[in-house]
Amino acid sequence: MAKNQNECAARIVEVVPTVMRHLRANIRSQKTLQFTIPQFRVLTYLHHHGQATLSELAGSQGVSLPTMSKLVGSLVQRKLVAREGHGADRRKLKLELSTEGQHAHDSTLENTRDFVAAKIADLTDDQQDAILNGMILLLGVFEPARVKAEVA
Amino acid sequence: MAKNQNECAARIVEVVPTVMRHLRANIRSQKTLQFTIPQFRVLTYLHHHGQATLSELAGSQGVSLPTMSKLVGSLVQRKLVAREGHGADRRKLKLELSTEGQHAHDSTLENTRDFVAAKIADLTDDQQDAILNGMILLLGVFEPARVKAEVA
DNA sequence: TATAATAGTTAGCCAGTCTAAGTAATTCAG
DNA sequence: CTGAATTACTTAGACTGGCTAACTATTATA
Repeated sequence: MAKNQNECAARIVEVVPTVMRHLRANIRSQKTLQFTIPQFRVLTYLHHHGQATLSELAGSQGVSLPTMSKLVGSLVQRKLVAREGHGADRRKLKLELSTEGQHAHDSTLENTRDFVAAKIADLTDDQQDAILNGMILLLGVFEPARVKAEVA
Repeated sequence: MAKNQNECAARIVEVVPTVMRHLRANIRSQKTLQFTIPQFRVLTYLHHHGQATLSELAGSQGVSLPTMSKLVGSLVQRKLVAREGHGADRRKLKLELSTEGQHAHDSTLENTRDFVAAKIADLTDDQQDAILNGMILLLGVFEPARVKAEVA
């Protein structure tokens, strides 16, 4: 076993939840439109994929269908997501960002990215590269399909 | 601004929640004793600090007093944490891990660390070092006090 | 000593998560 | 072509975690 494997694993278990709390607090405290992390992740998925069915969303986020159904329901109520049925397969939903949803996503992403960027502003270029590198490696470890999809 | 600052920030926003979901799924699915992430973090804090007051715990986890009160309440009910009053300052609680709590913490930590270690097992030593390095940098960015405390 | 501040709890709200059970649409086996 | 299985989604009900507001009890202070 690699000498740092356990230490690395322990740090991941320690640090990821810590950073997560800071991100959540930031996203929840934004002035204009407020989201939870799961809500924001749904917007992000739709932003990248254009449209999706409910099952697709639930699968992508690793949650159950009922959970995603409720989550999407709240976004539809807020007019951020359009929910249409009656496509070729009438069991399936077609979910898309509304115009407001796109704006909401963009501004929240920008704010959160700025928040994180400000946090890391004092690091050197090398240190930022190191974090970036670590993040990409981690993504590859936990969701290899997403990294491959980008390279393709 | 450093050239990778925004990209780095964007990746953090993307990857941290992703990894988080995997960790949560693992911790919640453990056979012997099941915890949520917040519960496990409380056990971890008590493991490292021996004892704590409620305010101390709430502060350390960045949650409100009522939230921590409920959380600790559930752990006390499960006999994993001992809650005693009536110290010098009778307003304060003394919270400690019970023997069962210590065992539960240790085995959960080990399982989760193993889960992550297995995930990163296929990476090279250098790649693991890179992730480790990134994690420590991130911790320093979001919670500098904890990194300093370790060095001291 | 009366008032402030501090430590925790309780109540009541909401989001996110699950499982179980239900409906509606589609597919497929006979 | 029809009845059974599968698929897509919703509803119901429970639990945790998060908040604020309002409360009690204790300690500190003016």
